[in-house]
Amino acid sequence: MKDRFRLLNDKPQGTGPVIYWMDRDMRSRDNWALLYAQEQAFALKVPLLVIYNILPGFLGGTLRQHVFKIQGLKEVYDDLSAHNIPFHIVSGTHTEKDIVSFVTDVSAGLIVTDFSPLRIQRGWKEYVSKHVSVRCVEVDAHNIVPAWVVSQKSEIGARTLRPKLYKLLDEYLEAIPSLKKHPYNTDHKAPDIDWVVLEHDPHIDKTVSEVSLKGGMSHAQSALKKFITAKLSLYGKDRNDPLCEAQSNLSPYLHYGMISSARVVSEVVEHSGVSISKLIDAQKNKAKIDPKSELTLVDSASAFIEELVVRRELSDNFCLYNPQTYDTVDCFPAWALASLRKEEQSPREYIYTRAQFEKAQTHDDLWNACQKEMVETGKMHGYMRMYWAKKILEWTRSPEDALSIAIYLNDRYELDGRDPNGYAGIAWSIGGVHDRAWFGRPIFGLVRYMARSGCESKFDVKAYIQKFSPEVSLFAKK
DNA sequence: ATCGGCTCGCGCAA
DNA sequence: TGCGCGAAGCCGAT
Repeated sequence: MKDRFRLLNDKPQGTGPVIYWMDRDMRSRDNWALLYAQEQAFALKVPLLVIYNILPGFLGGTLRQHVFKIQGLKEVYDDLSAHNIPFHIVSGTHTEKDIVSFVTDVSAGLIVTDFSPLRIQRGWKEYVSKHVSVRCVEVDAHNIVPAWVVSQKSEIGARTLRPKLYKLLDEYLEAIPSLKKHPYNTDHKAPDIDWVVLEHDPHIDKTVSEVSLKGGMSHAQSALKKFITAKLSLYGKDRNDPLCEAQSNLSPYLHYGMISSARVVSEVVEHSGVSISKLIDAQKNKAKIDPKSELTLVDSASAFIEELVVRRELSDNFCLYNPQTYDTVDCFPAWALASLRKEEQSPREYIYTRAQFEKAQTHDDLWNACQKEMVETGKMHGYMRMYWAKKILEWTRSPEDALSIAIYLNDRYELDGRDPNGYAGIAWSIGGVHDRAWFGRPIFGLVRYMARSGCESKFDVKAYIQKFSPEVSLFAKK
């Protein structure tokens, strides 16, 4: 097993049970943190317990994210029970303290957790590793190559991360073992959980309604199957057309770790019929391919791997090495921020408040359609996310206002909100992060501009607007 | 429909 | 030191 862990403290290992503190990766299959914890428990011949703390309203999350998460946790609970691994789900407002009291109560000998580059989670982990008396280990169960292994600095863009990642990818894409039925019993049985009560937690913000997409490992797996059999071959050609069903729709599942990106990669590789290194080469040689030539399945698979792996892992790199600034304008490259500052006095044709954006009340029916897609479905098409965020910059007084409005809306309405991908994507759109400088223009400075006319030439804007324009109630009934 | 210019800075070759 | 080129573009000329 390739090393994917690092120590969070230098305390000794105890003799009690091994605890996997599940946080970012809510799955029992293909989870390297859980597998590492079980491997350690086998070596020590001790029980293995899993704990998850539900923090209601985490970073602006609402009912839709909560319900999606509970659906996923239920499946994990059942699967872990079948493997004789008790899953303790607690609900509390001080995650770090709740975890410390749990591990103290069960006299844990070793704590294993999964990795997240986000500030709040890193703070919890620092607190826990300080306040317990035993060893704490962090495993990157989310990225294929652990974020701290692939690079030790904030990368300038995909082009600098890509070669580092590709050098290690093959090695880290080893076959993932199955979870075993755990042979060591514990007195700390999993408590019975009333899922209905949990779902109806009174602390959850119910002003944003549930969506139809269902959470959990099996729904994630069906979304993957559907993508591979019905959409993958179109991905190369149609992925930027919000009317074509060419996207994977996996990002909510990937965000919650309900599916492992390594699993997605291996199934895509298998279906494409060529090796991962061939897919990487196809991407590297993309420029040499005649753009007029028919895009093959291999080209599609290659483009998908680029987005699934390179850009996702770049987002983790971005948050990991800009922990204090990834959601502020201070993470913008100097050339971009300086040019945005110069443009702060240029007149804005439209200025909207956060509430106007939230209610999809701009003059631009294309922008309003993007907003409605997100509010109604919990998911905005990837291409439209760029247009959406860039227009918020265009129609607010300052980059600060734009950034905070975009992050607020993203975290509140997207099922995959509060993810490094969201912060990186918004910083790319508004602040030129991971992008190059472009021809200067009012408001945007050197940050890449996007125009509605560009959308008009790429897809059927009218049809997209139509799809989300019927006057459906945007907000849950009180 | 297609092309070139716009703009900055990193990584690498020389 | 110089050169190539980049996370998804725009615009005007042809």
